[in-house]
Amino acid sequence: MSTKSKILDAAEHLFADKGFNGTSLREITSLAEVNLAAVNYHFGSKKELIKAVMSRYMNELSPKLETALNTICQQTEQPSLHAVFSAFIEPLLSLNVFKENGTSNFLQLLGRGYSDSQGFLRWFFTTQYPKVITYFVAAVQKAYPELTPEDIFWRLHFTMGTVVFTMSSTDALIDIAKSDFEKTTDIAEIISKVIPFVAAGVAAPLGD
Amino acid sequence: MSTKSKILDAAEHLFADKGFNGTSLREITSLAEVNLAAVNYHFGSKKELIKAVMSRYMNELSPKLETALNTICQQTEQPSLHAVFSAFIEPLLSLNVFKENGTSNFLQLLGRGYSDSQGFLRWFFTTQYPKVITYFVAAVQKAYPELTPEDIFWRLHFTMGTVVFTMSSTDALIDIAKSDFEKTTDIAEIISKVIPFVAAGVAAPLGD
DNA sequence: CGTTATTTAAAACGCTTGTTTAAAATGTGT
DNA sequence: ACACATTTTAAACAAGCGTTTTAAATAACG
Repeated sequence: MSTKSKILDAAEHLFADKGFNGTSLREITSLAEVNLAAVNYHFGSKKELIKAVMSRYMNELSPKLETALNTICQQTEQPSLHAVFSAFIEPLLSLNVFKENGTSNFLQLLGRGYSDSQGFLRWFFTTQYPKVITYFVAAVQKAYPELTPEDIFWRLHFTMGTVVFTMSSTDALIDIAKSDFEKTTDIAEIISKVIPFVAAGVAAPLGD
Repeated sequence: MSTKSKILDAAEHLFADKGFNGTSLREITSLAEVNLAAVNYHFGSKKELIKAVMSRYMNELSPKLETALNTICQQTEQPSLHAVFSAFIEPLLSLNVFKENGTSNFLQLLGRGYSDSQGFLRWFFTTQYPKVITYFVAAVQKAYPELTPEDIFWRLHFTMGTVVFTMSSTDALIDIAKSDFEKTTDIAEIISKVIPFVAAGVAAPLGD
């Protein structure tokens, strides 16, 4: 396994766990069992390493999301919002094939990215992967045409918040659920609980 | 204005803006125009300062929330979920009277608290202010008795995520909405958009 | 006024951070 | 086997961090 991959794997794990600011290069290189200077040699800087970790997932994910969402937009009959959000399930869960714990790692990283680092990851996504957002908005628009673009904007941000926050604290939540309800939960089950929630939220009747 | 208050105000502002980990004591004391050592003299440590900043708000907020939620639980007729969530509005907005930008600052701090600092603030809230949570769960239970405690647990965490995430990026969102829809927004308006969303989410029909 | 307690001040502490340097090791192609 | 490019290594760098120390300034009180 290459040094580059070892660094990426270690960084991904630690970033998801303790955030970007909260993880030092020494922790990463120590876990990866490579020399400290290897990060700067292979990636240039810590910031570029963060981008690389996210890109590895996004490059895997974005084409799948784009086709799934595009399929919904192309079909003739009107989709349900539940169907729109469900379009995310398969691509997200496929990250577990791509990499062990891929789904939860990626979603946790996503959560970190939005609260750490002063919105630089927001810039990263909207500029590097704009299609996913465009298609997503189009799919929601088609499922619920009465929603104005402004309503969609807000409700998709609420959705983002729900998912990202939930996923960034997945481990803690699973632990609590286990001790409080004596019931083990996994990421797929959480997703199956989140989707009805956000679908109903986005589908909420419009006020005045 | 006392040194202690100057520190609290500066810390609050910077913490909300850049997170707890992302803000240094030197930034705080520099903005507050006090000596660096004053933080450790008056508060003991940075961690205690964080607690003090949060406590200032929670001590103002929690009694109001408790009475508002308790009122709902006491009344005879069944409340709507919308009413339950609306119980938060007045207490939250009253923070703006208590302090300039109090509402948005507090909610942003809340968002930071959950992603920064490895869950120590989660401990802080659940142990220091457990009544708010208890009453909240009871009110939701009363509004939607079919929900199992486990469902409530998950949906309230989703709700938390929606609110906390949205509020921690309020400023950015307001800017985007302004440039995209040529429409100025304030915190009260965002709250009025969030509540139907989360109310509908919590009210979502139960799956199988 | 003088004495004691409280608060502020500047400086340094030890430690960690991301990054750079320069030499050693390894790999590659002829 | 030689020469060159790539990669790894250990060491040091400057800068920033939270905290502590010691002395000066201010406040409080008999």
